[in-house]
Amino acid sequence: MSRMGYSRLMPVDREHVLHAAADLLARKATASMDEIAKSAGISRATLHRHFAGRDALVQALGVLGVQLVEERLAAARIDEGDPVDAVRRLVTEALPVSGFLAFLYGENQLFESTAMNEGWERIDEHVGALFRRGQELGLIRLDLTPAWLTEALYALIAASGWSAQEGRIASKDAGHMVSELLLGGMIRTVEK
Amino acid sequence: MSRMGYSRLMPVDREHVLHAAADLLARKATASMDEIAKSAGISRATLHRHFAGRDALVQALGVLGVQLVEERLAAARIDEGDPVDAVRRLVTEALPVSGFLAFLYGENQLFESTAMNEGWERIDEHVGALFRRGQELGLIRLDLTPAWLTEALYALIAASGWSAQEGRIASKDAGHMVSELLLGGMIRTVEK
DNA sequence: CCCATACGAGACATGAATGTCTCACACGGT
DNA sequence: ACCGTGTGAGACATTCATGTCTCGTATGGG
Repeated sequence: MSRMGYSRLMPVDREHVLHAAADLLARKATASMDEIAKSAGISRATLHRHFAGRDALVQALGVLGVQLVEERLAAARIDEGDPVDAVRRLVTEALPVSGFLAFLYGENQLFESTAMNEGWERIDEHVGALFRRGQELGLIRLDLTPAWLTEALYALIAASGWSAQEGRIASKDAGHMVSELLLGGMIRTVEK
Repeated sequence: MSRMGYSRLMPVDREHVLHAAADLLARKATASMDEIAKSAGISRATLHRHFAGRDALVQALGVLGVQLVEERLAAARIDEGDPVDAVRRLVTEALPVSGFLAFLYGENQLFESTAMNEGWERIDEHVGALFRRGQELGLIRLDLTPAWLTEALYALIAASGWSAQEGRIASKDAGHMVSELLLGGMIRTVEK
């Protein structure tokens, strides 16, 4: 069967390339195909063999990004249990895909693709519902809207990814930095 | 004196154009010169009359951005008084230039210009010192590093700018959303 | 050991953005 | 009313990323 040899090696490469591309494009949207290829450790020709063109690459990036984030979202089970713990789980789950999240967050105004926006809005809605639930339970401040908390979550995760990449914070501390700041703020309190 | 007529009108236009360019490029780094010109309400020819090319435009954007942010930083007098109040003042002052801040923050890895990085590091150091001072006074948590708090501040201000631009939060609430989340976090507390 | 498959390197054409130019016009001051 | 200055519109040439191609090579399975 000629199909087998083809389906065995392609997926791993594809995902690795897209991961590298997301990390690069999140912080340098003007990167050329050549730079993207180099960042993934492959040649430009091979990059074109896997993705018809830049548009196709960005499209695949968006699709995989939405898929990965939704997987992490599901794994974090944010609808269950204490919302505060749920936020911690969500941050922990989302950190490994911070590159994709930063890309989706920063470049989503670039998408007129309805399929992409649907996925992103589904994620938005899911995360926003967590904060709304926390507010209804009296655990989260009411003066900060769910929409804003959602945006802040994305922004902080993206920021932590960049900071870790540049060595400004330790990678192992990233989760703590994001969730603690988001949850408790920076003011020192007595009960902590 | 032929110089007078030239120095009277140029500065206002320049700043207005750069402001529009910052707002646009912060969320769409791939914008063409034509799009930038249109967003500033001028023609591409005029844009080229003021800035030799795209590089020169970006350079001027960086210089003005650093200058504006340093002005706001000075106006906020963050070295004086209660660090917590200083953070509030800083956020209030910085919000009007959130477009520039988002541009500088998001695209600073794009700069190899030493002059630019010097200015940006000066800002970084100044803001970081505020958080360090707050920690020494026992007002700010010690498990969140000044470098991270600085990054988080930029990220949240940028996020608030985009959110306001897209109508996800009200512009008048932006300052409150940023400073309250940054300072106190999202968890509802008894003393608030 | 051989063959298939994917890859890297590089040449090449294409197209879009860029940068430069000219010309006509609107406006503001004299 | 006139003239100077700055502008918009548009016609170019040029540069550069992009997309497609070929060829030589390495690797891995049969």
